Amino acid sequence: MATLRSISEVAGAFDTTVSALRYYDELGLVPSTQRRARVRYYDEAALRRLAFVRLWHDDGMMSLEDTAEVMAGPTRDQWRTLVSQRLDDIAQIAARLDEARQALEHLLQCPRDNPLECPVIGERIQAQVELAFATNT
Amino acid sequence: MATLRSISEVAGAFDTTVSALRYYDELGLVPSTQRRARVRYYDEAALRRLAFVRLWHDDGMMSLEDTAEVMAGPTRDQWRTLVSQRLDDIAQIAARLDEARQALEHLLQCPRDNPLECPVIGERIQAQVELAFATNT
DNA sequence: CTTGACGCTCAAGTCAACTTGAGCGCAACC
DNA sequence: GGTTGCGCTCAAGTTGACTTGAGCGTCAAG
Repeated sequence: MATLRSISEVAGAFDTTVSALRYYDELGLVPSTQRRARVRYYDEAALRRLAFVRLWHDDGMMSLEDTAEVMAGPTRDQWRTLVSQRLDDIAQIAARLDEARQALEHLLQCPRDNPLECPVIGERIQAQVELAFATNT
Repeated sequence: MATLRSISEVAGAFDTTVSALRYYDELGLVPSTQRRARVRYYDEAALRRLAFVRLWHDDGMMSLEDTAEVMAGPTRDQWRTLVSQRLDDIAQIAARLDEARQALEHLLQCPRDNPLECPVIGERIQAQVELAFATNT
C-alpha cells in the first residue's frame, strides 16, 4: 500500500525537478512524508498535494502563496474569498486573452507588412489613445 | 497637430509609471519622440507604440522582448512565426484557464471544508497521480 | 533666494520561483 | 578502494520588468 517514492522518481513522474520539490518542501507546501536519514520520501497523500499544486499553480494561474493558502485554510471562509477573487481574475484574463487572440488572428491575414500600420489594429490603438486623454486636452 | 506630452502626462494617461516609460525608452521599445535639453517628449506616434505595447504585453500575454520583435520586424515572415506561436500558447492557456475555472467554481459550492478532501477535485487529482506513474510501478 | 515640482542619469534593489554551485555523506559496483 | 550515482545543506545566482535611491539641473512661485 503505502508505496514511498524517492524525490527523483517523483520529479520524473510529475515532469518537474528535484530542486523544485526541495523548494516546495522547504516552503511547507508539499512536505515529504518521511525522512530516513535526511533523505526525503513521498507517499500517495504527498503526491496528491503535489498534483493539487500543479493544477492550481501551473502557468501562473495562482501564486504558490495563494495555492498554499487554499490548501492550508482549515476553515471554509478563509479560502472562499481567495477562490472567488481568483475566479474574477480568471474571467478578466479570459476576456483579455480573447481580445489578444482576435487581434493576432487578424494580423496573420492582414496584408500589411508592419503590424503598426495595420488599420484594423490601428483603430483599437487609436481608441486607446483617445480614451487615455479623454478627460484633459 | 503634433502635440507633445511630457513623460508624467503620458504615464498618467496610460495608467503606468514614469519609471516604466523611461525603461521602455531605454530598451528602445517606446522611444520618446524628442529630447529638449534631455527632457523626454512624446507625440501621437509614440503614444500609438505605447498603446500597442500595452495591448500585447499586459497581463503577461507577451514578453517585452516578443512585443519588441513584433513591432520591429520589418518583414512579414519575422513576426508571423512569433504571432502564430503566440496564438497556440493562447489556445493552451485558455484551455487551462477553463479547467481551473471549472474546478474553482465547483469548490465554491462544494460542501467540504478542506479543498484537499473534495471528492470531485480528488478525482482529477487522482487521475493526475495515476497518469504520472502510468509507465512504471 | 529658497523651496517645490518635475525632469534627468546611473547603479543598485526587488519579487517570485526556482536553479546552481560548493562541499559533504552513503551505498553500490568494478 | 576509487569512482559513480543519488541524496543532502546552505548560500548565492538567475530572469523579467520594473522600482528605488542618490545626487544633480531647471524653472516658477512665494
